Amino acid sequence: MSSSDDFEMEEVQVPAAGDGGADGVHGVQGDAADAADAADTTASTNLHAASSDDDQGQWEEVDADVNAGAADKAPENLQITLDKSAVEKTPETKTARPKRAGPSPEERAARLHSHKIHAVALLANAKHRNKLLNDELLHARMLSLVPIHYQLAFSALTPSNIPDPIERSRLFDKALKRLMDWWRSSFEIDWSLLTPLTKPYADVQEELKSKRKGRQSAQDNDQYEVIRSEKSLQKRALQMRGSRDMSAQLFTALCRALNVPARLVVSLQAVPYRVQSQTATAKPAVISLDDSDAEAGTSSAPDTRFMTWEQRQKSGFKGTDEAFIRGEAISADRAPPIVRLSSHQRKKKKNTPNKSDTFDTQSPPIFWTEVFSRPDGKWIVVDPIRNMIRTKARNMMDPGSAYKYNKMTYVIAFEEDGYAKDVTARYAKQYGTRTVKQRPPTTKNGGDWWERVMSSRGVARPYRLARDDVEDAELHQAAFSEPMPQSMQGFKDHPVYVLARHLKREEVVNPPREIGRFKGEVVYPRANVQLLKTSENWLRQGRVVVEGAQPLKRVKQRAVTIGKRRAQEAAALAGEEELMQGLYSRAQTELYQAPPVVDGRVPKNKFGNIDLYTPTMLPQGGAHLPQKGIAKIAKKLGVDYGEAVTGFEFRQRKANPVLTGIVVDATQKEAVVDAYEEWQSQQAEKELEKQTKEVYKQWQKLVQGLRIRERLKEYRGADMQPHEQGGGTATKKGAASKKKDSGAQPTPPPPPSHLPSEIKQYAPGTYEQSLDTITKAQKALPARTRVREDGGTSTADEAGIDEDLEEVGVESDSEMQQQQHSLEVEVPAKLGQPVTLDALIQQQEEERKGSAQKVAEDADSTHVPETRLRKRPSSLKRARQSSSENTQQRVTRSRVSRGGRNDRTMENERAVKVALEISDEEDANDDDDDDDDDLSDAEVHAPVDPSSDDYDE
DNA sequence: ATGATTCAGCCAACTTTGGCCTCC
DNA sequence: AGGAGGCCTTTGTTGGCTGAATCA
Repeated sequence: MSSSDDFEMEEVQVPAAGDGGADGVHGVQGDAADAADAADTTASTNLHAASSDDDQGQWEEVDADVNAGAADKAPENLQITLDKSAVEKTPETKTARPKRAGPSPEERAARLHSHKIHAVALLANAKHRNKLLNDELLHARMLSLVPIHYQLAFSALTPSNIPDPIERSRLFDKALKRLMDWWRSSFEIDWSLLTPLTKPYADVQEELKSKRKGRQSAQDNDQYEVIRSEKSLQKRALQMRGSRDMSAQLFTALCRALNVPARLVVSLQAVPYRVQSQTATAKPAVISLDDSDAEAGTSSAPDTRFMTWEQRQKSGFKGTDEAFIRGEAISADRAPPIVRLSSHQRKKKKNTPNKSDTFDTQSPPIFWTEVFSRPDGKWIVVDPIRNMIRTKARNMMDPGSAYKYNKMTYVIAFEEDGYAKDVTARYAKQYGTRTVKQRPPTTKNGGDWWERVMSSRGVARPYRLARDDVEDAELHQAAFSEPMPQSMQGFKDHPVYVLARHLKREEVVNPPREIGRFKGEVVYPRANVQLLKTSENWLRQGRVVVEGAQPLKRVKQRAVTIGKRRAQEAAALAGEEELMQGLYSRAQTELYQAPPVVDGRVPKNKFGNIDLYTPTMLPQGGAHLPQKGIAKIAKKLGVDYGEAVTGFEFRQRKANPVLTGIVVDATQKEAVVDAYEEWQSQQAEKELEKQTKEVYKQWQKLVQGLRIRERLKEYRGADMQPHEQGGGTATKKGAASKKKDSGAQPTPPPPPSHLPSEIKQYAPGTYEQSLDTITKAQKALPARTRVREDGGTSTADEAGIDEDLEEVGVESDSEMQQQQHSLEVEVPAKLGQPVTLDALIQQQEEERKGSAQKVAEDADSTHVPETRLRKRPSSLKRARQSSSENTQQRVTRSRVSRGGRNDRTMENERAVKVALEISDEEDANDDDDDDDDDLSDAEVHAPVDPSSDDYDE
C-alpha cells in the first residue's frame, strides 16, 4: 500500500520538475516497484513516507534553480538539462535510503533486549552442554575408543617422572598433538549439520513472523544437531561422527576423561543489536544484497544463510568457505532476491580466487577447546580439526570482519566445574577497537550488563584459584597490549587509547602523557582521563575545591536558570566575552568541612539555611533532624537551628531548595525530638478531638431536627408533610405535589406527601423553622456517604433511627473512631450508582401502599404510580446517603430492630425518609445527573427536562 | 574501497535558593 | 493583619549518540 503511495508521489513529481527524460522516469518507477516488493513491513513504509518531504525539498530546490537561471537563458533549454540531472539524482537518493532512517527508540530497545536475551540464552545453553560433557559414562565410552598409549602419554606426565618442567611441557604438547591427530583422523565431521551463526536482526524478525504465522520454517530442527541428553552425546561419541561443534565438545570431554583439565570454549553468536552500518563494518562485496534483505525484510529466506555444506556442494558453489559463510553462496545457488545487485558484482564474487575445491575447514569455529597445561600453568588453545595448537589465539579464532555471520563478541570458557569465564580478550584481534564495542554499552547507573551476567551466581566461580589470577593477568595484558587502532573510529570509546578530540565536555587528560600519534593527533592513555566538575557540583557531592587550585579546563557556562541567563545577557551587552566556568578534578577537591556548631549556634549560609547535600556535610556538633515540621518546634523551644537543604527541584527555570528537616546542636537533639514527639501526639489527640466533636455536632443536629419533627407530628396528630402544602416556603417538592394533588384535596386520609390542604392548619413559621433545622442537619452531615451493598437494607437503617437515637449519646470513643474509619473507607463515587436490590424491594413495598392510597385519592391518574416508581429510587438513595453516618454497629442493631418493626416504626421510617428527602431537594441541584426523572426538579428549574412534564399528567 | 567528516534527529543530562494564595 | 505553609508545575538548552550521506 505504501508502495502505491510512493508510486503516485513519483509520478506527480516527475512532471512537476519538467519534461523529464524517459529513462529517468522509468528508473523512478522501477525503483518504486522494487520498493513495492521490498516494502513489506510497516517500518519500511514509514521510512518511505518520511522520505517524501525530503524529496519534495529537493525538487523545490531544483525549481528554484530553474527560476534563477530563467533570467539568463531560454526556459526550454533549462527545463531539459535540469530535469535530466534531477531525475538522475532523485531516484538515487530516494531509493538509496530515506534521509532519516534510524530505528525508532522502540526498535532500538527491542534490538538491545533481543541481543541480551539471546546472549544469555546461548550462555545457558553452552553451560548446559558443558555439564553434559562431564558425564562419566560418556568419559568411559570415549576412553574405550582412545588407544591406550595415548592415554598413558598423559598419565605418565608427573613431576616425579619428569622433573624438568620444560621437558614436561614439551611432552605434554607432544601427547596432545598425537591425541589431536588421532581425533582428526577418527572423528568424522558431518558438514550437513547446521551451526547456529549470528543473523541480522531483521532476519530474525522475519523468521519469527513466519513462525507466528504457523509456516514451517525452512530450516527444520533436523538440520541442527539435537542433543537431548548425555545419551545423545554418547551415541555420537561411539559413532565418532557429528558436527564440527560436536567434535569440539566431544574432544573437550575426551580431555577431561584423560584427566587433562579442559574447557569448552564458545563464541556466543547473539543477534547484533546495532544496525549494520555501511561504514561501520568492513563488508564483503555482497553487502548490497544482504543489506537490502535486512532493511526491506524481503525475500531471501533466512535459511539460505545456513545452507548446509552439503547443499553447498550440490549447488556447485565454488567460492571459498569464507565466501560461503558470508552468504555469497546465495547468489550462486538461489534465485537472487529482488534487489539491485548488478551482475558484474556477482561475477566478481564468483571469480574470487578459489583456495581449493575441496571443503577447507579453515574458517574459525564457534566451539573449541582449551586445555590446561599443568607444566606451564596455562590454558592453551587446541583445534584438532584445523590441527592447531598454541597458535596465536587471536589469529586462530577471530573471524574478523571477513565473516558476516560469525561474529566474535563474547567468548566464554566453561570449566569442568561448570563455572565460566570471559576469555574474549585472548581471542579477539581488535578487542578494544572492535569487539567490546559490539557489546551493549555500559550504562551510567546500571553498570556493565555483561559484567553482571558473567559475575552472576552459577556463572562466576565464587572462589578464586591460583590459575585464575595468572589468567586474569594474561587477559588484562592481552587487552592492553593491543596495537593502536588504525582508524579514527577505532579510537572512539577505546578502552586503552584516547584522542583529545573524543574527550567529552567534562573530561580532560591529566597528566597528558603522550603515548603515540595518530595522523598527527596525540594519543593518550584512557587511564589518564579524568572526570571534572564545577566547584558547585563538587559541593553537591560534599566536596570543595582546595584553595588556590586552578581549573583544569574552562567551559562555557550553561545558563539554565533565569538568573544565570540574565547574567549572561548582561555580560553580552557589556561586550564581555562569554561567561566561562572552571572545571576541577576530584583530586583538586577535599571533603567539605562545615563550620562547627559553637555554643549551640548552627552556622548558616547566605540563604539562612544549611547545606546538607551529603551526610558528611553535617557540621561538627550538629545533628540532623529530618522530621517534617520540626522547625516549628525548635523555634518554639528557642533552639537555634538551620533548615537543611538536601537538594534542589527545578521548576519553571528556577531552582528550588529541597528542605529536609533541620540541623540543631547535637546536645539539643533529644530535647527537640522529645518536644516534637510530644507535639505530634498532641496534634493527634487534637485531631481526634476535633473529629469527635464534629461527629457529635452532626449527630446533635440530626437528632434535634428529628425531635422537632416528632413534636410536629404530635401537633398534627397525623403523619403529614406540612411543608408540602407549598405556600410561602415553596420548596420544590411542595410545588410539585401541589400541582399533582390539586384534584385530590378533600380525600382523607392522605399520604404524607400528598396532603397540602391540611397544612394550612399549622402556623407556617413552625414548619419553616423545623424544615430549616432538618435541612441544616442534613447539610451538616459529611459529604462522604455510604451506600450499603450487603444484606442489610438502608431503609432498615432509617427505620432504626428512632431506636438508635437513644443510643447515640452513649457511643464510646472507640466506636466513634470506627465510625470515622468506616467513613473514610467509603468512596464518594458511589453516590451516583443505581439503587440496590434492597432499596428496590423497599420501594416496591412503598409503591404498593402508595398506589393503594393514590387510587383512592386520584382515580383517573394512571401515570402517577409510574412517576412515583421512577422517582423513588433517587429519593431513597439520597435518604440512604444522608444517613450514612450510621456505623456498622448501628446497622447491625438496626437489622435486629427491623424484625420487631411495628406500625409506628414504619411511620417513623417514612417520616425520616420524607424529611431527608425534602431537605435534600433543597440543595439537590447537583443531583440532577442521577435524578433525571425528578418531577419537582423539572418543575422548579423549568427548562431542565420538558419531557418530564409528560409524566405529570 | 575505505575511512573521515558532516549532518540530522533524537535523547538525556544538566540546571542548583520563588511566588502566590489560603488558612490560621 | 500578618505570618506560615502549601501548592504551583516538569523548562530549555545542549552535549552526545546514532546512522546516513557525502567527501577525500
